[in-house]
Amino acid sequence: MIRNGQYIKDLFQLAPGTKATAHGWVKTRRDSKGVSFLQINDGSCFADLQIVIDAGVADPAVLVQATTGACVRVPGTMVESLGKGQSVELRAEGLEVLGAAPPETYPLQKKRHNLETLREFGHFRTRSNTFGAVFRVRNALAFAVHKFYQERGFLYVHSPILTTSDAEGAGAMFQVTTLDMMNLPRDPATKGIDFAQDFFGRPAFLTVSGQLEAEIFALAFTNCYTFGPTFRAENSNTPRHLAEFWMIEPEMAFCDLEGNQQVAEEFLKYLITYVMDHCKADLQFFQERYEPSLLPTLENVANNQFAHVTYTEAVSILEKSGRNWEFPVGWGSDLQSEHERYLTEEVFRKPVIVTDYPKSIKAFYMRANEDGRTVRAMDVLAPGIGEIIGGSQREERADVLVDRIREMGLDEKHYWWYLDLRCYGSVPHAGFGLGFERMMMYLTGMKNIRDVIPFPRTPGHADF
RNA sequence: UCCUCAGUAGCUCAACGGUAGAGCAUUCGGCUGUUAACCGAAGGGUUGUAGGUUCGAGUCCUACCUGAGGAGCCA
Repeated sequence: MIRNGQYIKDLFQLAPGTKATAHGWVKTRRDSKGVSFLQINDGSCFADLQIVIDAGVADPAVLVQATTGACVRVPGTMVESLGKGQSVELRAEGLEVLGAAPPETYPLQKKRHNLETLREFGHFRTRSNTFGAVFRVRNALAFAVHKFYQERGFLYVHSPILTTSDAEGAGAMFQVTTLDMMNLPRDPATKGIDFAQDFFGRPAFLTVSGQLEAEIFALAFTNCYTFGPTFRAENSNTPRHLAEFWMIEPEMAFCDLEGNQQVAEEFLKYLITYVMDHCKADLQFFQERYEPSLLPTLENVANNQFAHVTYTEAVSILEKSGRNWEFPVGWGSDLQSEHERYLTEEVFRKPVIVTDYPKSIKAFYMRANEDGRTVRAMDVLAPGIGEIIGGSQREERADVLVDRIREMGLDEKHYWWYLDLRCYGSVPHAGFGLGFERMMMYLTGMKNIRDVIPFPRTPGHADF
């Protein structure tokens, strides 16, 4: 295996004259009369390693197999480059093609492909410049998430993927069953499907949120967070939605909506700063190729206060804008995409935290305000992305929560343990959910969420 | 799910209703250090599918399939 010191990113650090063996996949080969140039990459860094192969060093029959996509091992010596474009290169002293990639059939070429085409080759797109950069940033971002919370004493909790709670209210769920779909057992009384015979003895689903379980942990470990996959069976066909995505959900006891906003802002800034510090070359590439204003935007967000506005104030701004909205603005109706865009992209030109929404458009568990008509909800809206964070202070008063559950027409029996938390050792607490891929989009400037997750799942698509 | 746009060579794209082309890739040849290398030549197509209009359809019409964008749902 390849160990530290042997990755291509390490070879770039070696002093000229040092012996080294490079391993990787060929990006391109250029031949001249007496010399060939091989450009290879092993995913360890954005830059490709240039390998110089003088005539006679490699068996010509082997050299012709070193085409785009082939896997090679090249022993040699690191030298200062005679050419422009790289400071050091590897002077080959041999060449092994471990796995050829016949160019007649290998789908990727040493030229630019569009993202839709690349998506069809999910098993090879990882070798492209773009997806190399995407997944290095994703790796760094995931690490930064843990680093942020671990540095602040938050407990990492694994919330369940399978759930029998069909009342989380965050969207359509995927049902999970071991019943024979061709021969479903029936309940003789109701004629319905007899889920008593299913694996869990009742209907089960993939989770749409770990929040309710995270609250259990916050009320024992003070501060905690989840970071795992989440599933929504919505028939959403947009560049911002996936059926399977990753979400980070911190939950804090002894915390109100103000504290919640502070954590959210500190968190986003920390993630941006971490990735800018650790993935410079990758971000540079995204700026050159995908989003010309990427780095200035990220720096601006990392170094400035987010805008804060209540829902009521936001509605007022929208009403005074003089715009002809496709969807009318009015207190009580939810903000539409066009409204969010106007606020983030035109009014504030940076992330905006909107708080205190009407209770009628928010979930039952959000804490009621004294005015009787709004709740302590917050959405963080980002330019170009829309809602990147959704969260709230939770209703910690048992009697108020029961009223809300009934008011929304829900069955309080389903929430027995959630209500118990309010009856025994309750405390004001708050939390939010950050869509990991939405954050990836913001950091990379990639415009389609299917291009920032390794294997996207969307309606009609679950390849690889 | 609704609305809009698109589908032509392996890839990126041209082609007024009138003989389907180019660049790159591929194959062959050339070139003493290249940077999406360069120069020359060759091969490569049932124009997404099925119907229809027309003397004639890549082009117009209908349906379907696939993809993208916008909307809703949300993270």
